Amino acid sequence: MRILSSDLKDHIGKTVHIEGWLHKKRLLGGLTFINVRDRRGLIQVVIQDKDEVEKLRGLQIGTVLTVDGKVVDEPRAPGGAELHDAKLEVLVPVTDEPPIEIDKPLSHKPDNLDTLFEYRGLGLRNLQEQKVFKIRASLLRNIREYLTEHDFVEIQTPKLLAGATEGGAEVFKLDYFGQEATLAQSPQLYKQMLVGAFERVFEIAPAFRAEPSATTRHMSEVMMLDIEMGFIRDHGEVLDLVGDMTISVLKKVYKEHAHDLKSLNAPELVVADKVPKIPVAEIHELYTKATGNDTTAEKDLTPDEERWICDYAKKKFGSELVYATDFPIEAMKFYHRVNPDDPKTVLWGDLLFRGLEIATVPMRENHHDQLVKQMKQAGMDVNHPGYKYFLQAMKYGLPPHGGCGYGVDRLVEKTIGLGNVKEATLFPRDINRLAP
RNA sequence: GGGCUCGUAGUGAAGAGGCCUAUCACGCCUCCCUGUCACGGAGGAGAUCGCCGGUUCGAAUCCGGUCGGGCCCGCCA
Repeated sequence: MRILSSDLKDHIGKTVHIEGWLHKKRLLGGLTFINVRDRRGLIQVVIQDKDEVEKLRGLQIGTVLTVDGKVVDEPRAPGGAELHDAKLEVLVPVTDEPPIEIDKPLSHKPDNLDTLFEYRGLGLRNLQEQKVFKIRASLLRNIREYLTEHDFVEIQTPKLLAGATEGGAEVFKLDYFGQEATLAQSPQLYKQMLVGAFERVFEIAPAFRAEPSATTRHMSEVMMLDIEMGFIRDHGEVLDLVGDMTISVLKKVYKEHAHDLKSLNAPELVVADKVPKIPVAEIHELYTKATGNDTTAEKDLTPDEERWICDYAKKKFGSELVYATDFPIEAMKFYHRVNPDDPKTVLWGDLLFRGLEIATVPMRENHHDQLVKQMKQAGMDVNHPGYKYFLQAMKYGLPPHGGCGYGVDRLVEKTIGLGNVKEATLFPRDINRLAP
């Protein structure tokens, strides 16, 4: 039976069987140390028998092997135990020298990101690199748990669509049996339809954007967390749900992965009980006053303002999370809800974390006739198959609702303190990269 | 789409007109080494300096083009 690296200490004195990859060799003459990597970590094996050492001659790191040996309590060994009297069996010999050093993390310097992704499959064999994606998995698991506890149903909606969904981002077009189809840039209209059935839904799925953006925060395929909840009285309820969820998930992940986050040089987490909310107009004023760059005429926040307001919120409110709220009506999308108390603004907040927008959290217009009016004002065809079924759901009763589009990759990036959203993605897609 | 930058062994870097027959580290190969864990020591292989053209007595180095990256802005969320 195979024993995993993490369980080695439970078998001291016994002969066990391990399986994994050759991760590191250190030949000291009559004594050889090798590290074998499995899914949990590393096991040190000590080999004295010359015939056993010879089995590894000419074989490179990455060779798949099994080792039978006696577990010895050894304070000098990493992890406090190691294997002696080893008998090796090579399952998959690797003779070609790997193009990168598995035991050494690849550079994450911007200039070297191309190499990082060129050898992604191999680079992920590095234990340090793996931590990024274990933390990502943990963030997602905690998000799912939080939303499930709050009575949300996880849904999956189609990514092949008959038309544009939001009318915002550029869409990828493709041939669908002779008909033109698009790749979903968001599950927006579907999740709203499903509020009519489940009240509370969420989806974690890719979204595709054909924008020619070449920045550290954009990709053409992104992982979106979409949440939508019905029967909310005011915008603050959605803002708080998404904000509270983020605080709770970050706290748990920072606790669970304290050691890994530290080794990745992640910043200390600074969050308050609630995410502070600041209206966009006020941010423009504060920023203009502080920097002298006049942004008061901007409809959205500039990237520099996003960074600035996050610093401000951290100092003033002790929170690395902050909401920019009350976006001006010039920036609104057709399905947004205009603020009834201030028709110049939209019930829409953006969640910012460590200088970057990670989620957009608006209320939706849920009255059929008003929505049709907004669509016609935007010059949209209400009979288009991409909108017809959405309007159908709206016509037969959707409660007041709101939700968010939340960038999972950006959350992972900022949680760890990486410099580029692509570093938080296993196989990123951008304007230059379609493989691996 | 606009601007700015960078391409040197497998990987990461140095060299910025002649000192380059291109330097260093890691990796790789051979040998030595019984407690390594960034093992150590001795030796070795590996680069027509992204590509094309130009300037010059002379180009990795300067100029133009081209291809491939990166960063910022815009677009976008």
